[in-house]
Amino acid sequence: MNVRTLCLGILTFKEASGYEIKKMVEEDVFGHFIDASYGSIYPALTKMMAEGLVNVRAEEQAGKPDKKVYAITPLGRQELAAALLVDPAKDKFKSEFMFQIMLQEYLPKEHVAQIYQSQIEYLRDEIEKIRCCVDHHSTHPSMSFVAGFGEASLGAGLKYLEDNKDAILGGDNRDLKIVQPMDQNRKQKNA
Amino acid sequence: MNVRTLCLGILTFKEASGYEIKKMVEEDVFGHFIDASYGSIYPALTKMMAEGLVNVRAEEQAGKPDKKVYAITPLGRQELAAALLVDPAKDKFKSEFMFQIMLQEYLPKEHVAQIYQSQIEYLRDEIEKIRCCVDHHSTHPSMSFVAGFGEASLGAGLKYLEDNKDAILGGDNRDLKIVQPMDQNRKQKNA
DNA sequence: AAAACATATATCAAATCGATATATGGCTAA
DNA sequence: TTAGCCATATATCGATTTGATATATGTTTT
Repeated sequence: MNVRTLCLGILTFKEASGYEIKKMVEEDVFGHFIDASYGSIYPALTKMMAEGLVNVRAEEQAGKPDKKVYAITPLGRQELAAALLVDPAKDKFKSEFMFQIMLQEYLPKEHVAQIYQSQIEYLRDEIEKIRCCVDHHSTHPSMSFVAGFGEASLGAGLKYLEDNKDAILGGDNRDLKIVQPMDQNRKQKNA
Repeated sequence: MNVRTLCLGILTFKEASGYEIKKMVEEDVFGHFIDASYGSIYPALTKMMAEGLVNVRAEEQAGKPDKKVYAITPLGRQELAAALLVDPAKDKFKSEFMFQIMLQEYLPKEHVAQIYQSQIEYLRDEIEKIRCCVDHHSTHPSMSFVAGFGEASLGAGLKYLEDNKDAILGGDNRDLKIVQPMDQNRKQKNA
């Protein structure tokens, strides 16, 4: 599934500018299972405009740059329906945090503690955001369903991190740290 | 975090060929939070070879093509440690399935039922795979931790799909009844 | 008054993907 | 039996996508 289909799908819910599509993709319910950058959204909209899948309306705004508000056309809906019929790709979950945890022996203890706590707070924020989304979009049942899924998955992940804090950050830590003897006649090689 | 760091991190656990790294990235515990294709892995290994971050050993195999087994060097470990110190990027979860569910009104009912069932089976498979991984790598505690996280998250997602089957596939799609899971995090809000 | 930030569009080098090419051998169904 | 497919293995390349940056303007914060 490419950025074209992504934009068409979003324009199904409401007409929007490229900027607004990007915001929805990173903040709204969408943000939890799709992603795209300006560098792909703007060219996609321009191209789809030329192909008649969307149309534009320039909107003047007081105190802000003009907005190009895009709306999906019947032809666009046709292409969307065709694109959606393709079997969905496997889910993809990327977490640099988990990669770092897996390689924690290469990181200072305090740093691991810091990123662990940040991750917990990040997950709490995300879950809170989803709950706000559900309130806003409670009219659309599919959105509530999707939001519920995100809440369930992230909630379980958060709980796991909270419950297993000690497993990673446990008090007396392992043999990882090499303690150098206090020898005043010798300069320390390692900081 | 780029493919270089990814490869270095994996080579930390055992020396491997590009082909094996790709397999680990899509099948092993790794597969649940990182990803990379041949098109990025092979060039990364070649370049890191030239920079002295890894070294190669050609391995002849009976009945199979020769294997280039890469191993991380002390210099490679140094670069890895530096790269890991950078704050991890936000988690990224992509699910074309969820996108399709959100736009289910554009899809035939039977097709929605089909992809829904496929998703459930896919999640069951993934969870099963993780459990196998844990058995294999039970020696490495960080791996067990990471695998446990994946199991918790995916498990909650699977349960959600199983519990809310009727909400999406039930006789009348317009009357969605979403079963919210018992959520311990929600309680904290009022506490 | 300066700095930072939000809105808004746009571009582009660099990174990455996804598909394909090449080669070898084992397995298996017509 | 042999043609077709699958697994191992490396490599390349066009197309897509990212991530950073440029430009313009107004508001809010320091």
